Amino acid sequence: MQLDPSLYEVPYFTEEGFLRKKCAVCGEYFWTLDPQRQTCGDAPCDPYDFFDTQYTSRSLDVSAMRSTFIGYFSERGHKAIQPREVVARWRDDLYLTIASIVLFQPFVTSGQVPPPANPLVVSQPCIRLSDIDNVGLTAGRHLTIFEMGGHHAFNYPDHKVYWKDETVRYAYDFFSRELGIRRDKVTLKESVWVGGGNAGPCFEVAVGGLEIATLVFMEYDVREDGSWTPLPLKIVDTGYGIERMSWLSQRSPTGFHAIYGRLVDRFADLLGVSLPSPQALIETAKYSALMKVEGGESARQLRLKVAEKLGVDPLELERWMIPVESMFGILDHTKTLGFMLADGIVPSNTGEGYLARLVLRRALRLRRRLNPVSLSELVSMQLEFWGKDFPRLTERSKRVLEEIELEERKYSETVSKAVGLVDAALRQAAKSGKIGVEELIGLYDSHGVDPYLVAEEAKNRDIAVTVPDNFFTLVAQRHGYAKPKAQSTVHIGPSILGQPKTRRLYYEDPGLLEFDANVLLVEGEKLVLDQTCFYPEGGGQPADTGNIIIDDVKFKVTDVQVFGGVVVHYLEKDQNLDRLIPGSRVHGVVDAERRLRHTQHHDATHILLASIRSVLGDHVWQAGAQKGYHYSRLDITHYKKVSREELEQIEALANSVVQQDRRVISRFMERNEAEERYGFTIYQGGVVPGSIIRIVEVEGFDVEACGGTHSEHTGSIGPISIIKVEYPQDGVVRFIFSAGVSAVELNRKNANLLEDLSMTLRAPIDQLPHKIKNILDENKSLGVKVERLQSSIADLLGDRLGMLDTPIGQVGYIVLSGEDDGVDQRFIATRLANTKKIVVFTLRGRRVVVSSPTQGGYDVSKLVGVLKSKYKGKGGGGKAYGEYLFDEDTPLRDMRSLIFEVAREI
RNA sequence: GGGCUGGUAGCUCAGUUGGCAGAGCGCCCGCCUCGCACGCGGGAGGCCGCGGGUUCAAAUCCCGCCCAGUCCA
Repeated sequence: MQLDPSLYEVPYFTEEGFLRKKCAVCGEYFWTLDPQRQTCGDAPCDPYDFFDTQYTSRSLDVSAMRSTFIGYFSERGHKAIQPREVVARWRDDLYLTIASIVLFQPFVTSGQVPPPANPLVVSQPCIRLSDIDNVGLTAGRHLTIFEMGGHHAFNYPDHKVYWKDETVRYAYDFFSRELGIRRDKVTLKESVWVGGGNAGPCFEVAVGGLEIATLVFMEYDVREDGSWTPLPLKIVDTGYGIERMSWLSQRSPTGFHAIYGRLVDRFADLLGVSLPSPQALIETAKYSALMKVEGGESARQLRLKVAEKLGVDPLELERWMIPVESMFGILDHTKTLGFMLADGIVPSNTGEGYLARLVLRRALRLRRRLNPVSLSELVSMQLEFWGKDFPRLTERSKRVLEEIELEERKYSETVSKAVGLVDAALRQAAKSGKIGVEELIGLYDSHGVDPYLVAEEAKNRDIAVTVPDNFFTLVAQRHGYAKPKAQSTVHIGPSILGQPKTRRLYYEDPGLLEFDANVLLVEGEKLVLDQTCFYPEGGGQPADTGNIIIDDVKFKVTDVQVFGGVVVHYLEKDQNLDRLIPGSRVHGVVDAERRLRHTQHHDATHILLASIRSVLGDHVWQAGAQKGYHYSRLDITHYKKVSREELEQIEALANSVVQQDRRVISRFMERNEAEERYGFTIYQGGVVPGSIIRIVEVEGFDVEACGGTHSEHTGSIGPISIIKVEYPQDGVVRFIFSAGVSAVELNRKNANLLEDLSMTLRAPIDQLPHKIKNILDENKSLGVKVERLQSSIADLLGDRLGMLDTPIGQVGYIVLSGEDDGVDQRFIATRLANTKKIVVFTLRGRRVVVSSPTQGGYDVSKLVGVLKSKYKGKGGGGKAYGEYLFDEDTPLRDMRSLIFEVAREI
């Protein structure tokens, strides 16, 4: 995409005599002070030459580079703000913090909320997993975790801060003054940035072949039809690569050396990896910059070139490099994991937890051919190393390492299971000599078995397995494209959205349940008032119900929803709604019982969550909640099962908070102020829109952003009773609980149930478990006794067995008593057939059972077949056993003639 | 949230087109042996995940649920 060139022109370029050139390799335009320069400066157009040339005046590790960057901009009017967690909790469209601008989306960038400072500077740890397969191959250019140094300015129509010219000046000044890089060595390549519904021109800044920063100017809104319209709020969004700048300054053989310092040698030592010469690493780095390296074929080509340059055997080089690349990957992944888990991601099979598991399992796969050092030991070193700059890493390290150990154990269980599956597949394949692609896909998709692992194992047994290059595409194809869900989009017309925002009385006086209001609009069964006490569904709390009364006529309110601040009451349809016209005065009455229960459950949810966090740890986050009438549920993130002791502690703590009758304060606050004062833990319930948010505080215990209805004192919540815990998915614990009136009801119900049980079983409640165990034991021994008795009966009946000579030999027959006397007809027949070694018929009522001895018996299905052809009825059978049920109107015949007839037919 | 596997003896797993629930390891008893291990003989141990349905008959087929694993949003 080509933008208008004028979008890239700034006075600074003219003042300093910059030249706009077209790159001789990629054809992109770029700006430079060097008249000799023909290429844009970025790899692959320019090779890395910073190993040979000292561009910077000093060598800075990541920590020093970060503070240099922050220091430079804060000295120049930027307020330094604290970086956030790597989990983007304030976003519902993103799992991870992938850039510094993410901190300000969507409410600051959309103009709804002012930024915490303007301009500002931050160094934000970011995680991107899109290039994960390249990590380790490219000497540190690709990383899953990096710090983005960003200085941001937000230009409102009535308040300009600074724009392109100043941004470019800052860049050159920073590079030359702080880092000592000559201005003519820095190139700015023109490019276009698009993301998150916004777009704008940008400069990619390169030195020595390495791209070290991007200067983005967000000034367009991308419409759904693809067109760009200017934004009123223009944002300077810069991203300086702290690690890359550090690498450039240190001139180390790889970025990993620059980032991880002494950890490189310690990891190499522990993992049993011997590092090749710096020269080999540097050549690899240089070539990897010039080609697209994505593993497999391209990695081999890379080695071929490097081997040629160094004059060594390519295979030899490969033997050296593969472990080194794996180790680099592990260095990167263990840091990423440390941050992810410390910031509260719980490894799981869904959501962001799955991303953590992905990284962890890739690290374990990379470790496969190295020393089996426990991952937690490596992560522990990372936490210690980075804990100097990010204290939360060391504070949370105990829990993080426990999670890592747990995950590692889980993975090894999966792997050992997989080994069995692979074994079975290979045994199966031993006949055909190969394993099909379908088989491989099945193993991976259903059991997580790496296809390359299968291939390796198969090789040992001389079975051909070829993993197709597009394997993962095939897997994706198998899943098909998720059909967009037929979401029942409620159609709300402009007539409703055009109404003034409804005054919400339930916020002003939580105890108020009756009110008077004016009708603004009636549309079908939808009613809009100027003010209301009715709580519309939201925040996991169901809508209120009740009545709207005009004169003496009552209208039932069945549902309440809110659209853009306009509360819509849904009235029961089959009512004469003509009485309601705009302008009429109505009286509203909210169902008090329903509201009370929802309120108690909502209060209890907050208290329970804080109690859980207090008992289980601050990695616990709400993962969803639904309040109800009789009970509610609260999902939280946690990495293992909740023990009974923990459960008791949680419940006791929650109830003690109720006992203490603490104040519950609900109030509206500025978003920035609330975040500043309480931190991001207030967003337990998810994203809350707007610059003013409602804060619900259980005094001294819990603070959350919440729009629900709440009591004013915890004492009015009543008992909080955890009914049970479920595990809806890996890494998530669901608490089903009941509070207040509902809890009392529930306790009564349970007590009644136990009482009934106790009466039925005639045992005191505290002896019920013992009693039931006795019953089960007795039941079992009775079963054994019955079986013995049946055998005895069968043996006794054997004496009464009538015998026939038939073409198939001897056939026994016996007529059992007409009613079912508990003696199993089937058992008798089978037992007799096997003890007497003959075919045996039994008849009871309409049912005939025929059985032949297990060994050398006659195929009784033929006999049943004959019955079928002669008499109306249903039945069938196999070789040893058959059954036939006559129709009800079939006259009962004499047993002897029946069997004669059938047997003779054979 | 969706797809795919699986759930059978304490453990690892078989179980055919629906027709009497099995093997190996482990456990108990006995034999052999000075004793141990091995070997041999015998035995105990099962709501075939739960609940419906179809069928003369369900571990097996159908539906729903629960649990575990896994891949993908």
